[in-house]
Amino acid sequence: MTMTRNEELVHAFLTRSETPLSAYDILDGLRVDGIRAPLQVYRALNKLIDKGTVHRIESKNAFVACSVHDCAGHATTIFMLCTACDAAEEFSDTKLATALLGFCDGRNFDPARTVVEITGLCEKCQSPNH
Amino acid sequence: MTMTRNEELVHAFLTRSETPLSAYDILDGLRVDGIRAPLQVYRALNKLIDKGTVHRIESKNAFVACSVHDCAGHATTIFMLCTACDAAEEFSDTKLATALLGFCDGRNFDPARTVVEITGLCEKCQSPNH
DNA sequence: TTTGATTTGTTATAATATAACATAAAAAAG
DNA sequence: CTTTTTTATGTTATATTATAACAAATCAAA
Repeated sequence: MTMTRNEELVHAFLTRSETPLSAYDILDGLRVDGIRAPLQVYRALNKLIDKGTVHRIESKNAFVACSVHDCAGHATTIFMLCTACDAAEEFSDTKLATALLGFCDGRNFDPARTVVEITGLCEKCQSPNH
Repeated sequence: MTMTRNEELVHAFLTRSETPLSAYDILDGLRVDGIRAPLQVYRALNKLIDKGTVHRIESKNAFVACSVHDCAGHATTIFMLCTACDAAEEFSDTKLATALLGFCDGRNFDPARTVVEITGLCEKCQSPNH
């Protein structure tokens, strides 16, 4: 999928980041590359989200580059968000996706988008040392 | 659970509403009752969320009164959000909660809070008439 | 009945996101 | 080609969502 210059910049910046970033984090980081206004960032983000190469973390108003191959094909993306190290790990679980679909089916709900965000402590941050 | 005056006002206003409301919707609706500043609303909302009688819809930055009895006891609340009528229906599904727990367990993630928000079309709004 | 904690009110400001409009670049049609 | 249309960009202004900081009032309990 072809990207415009601003999309490239935003996507690359997110890919470099260890943690989800706010739109304004991205703006600040890309000023050196000539990005000057929030809209430049938000426009790129929205395009990238449409393409499925960036995800929005709803419970943080933040954004991450997609780390799952061919993520757009899967209906449901799951995030585990660590409150200690701020890491966001992305998963694409077929079983869970199926369970969610069945849940909707049983209630005659026609799902378009499903957000699953689990906040807690990642494996690393559970151990007291380090 | 005892509520302060502002908490009562905010909770009652949310309970009356058919749809999720933003903090500023609530503020506007309660000016007649003497609520004047965003903080009065946000403070009440945060307390009510802690008590489990109000939920935040993360994908909408909006709030709803809890409609599930003894919701605080259940780990996971699921929302179905209709894009047509804006309704938010709340569910508490043990199977899905267990599946999510298992998912965390398998990945050594210690979950504190889980957000499940399914956006789409509710039963009513799928039929072309009405 | 005063100490300490919680709640409230208020002003100001921070953080997140979009509207509206002008311009430019790219792609498609003729 | 070159005109037309679409898509992308830049810019200013503004809307929306949320919290900081501080003063005053109320409530609980010691």
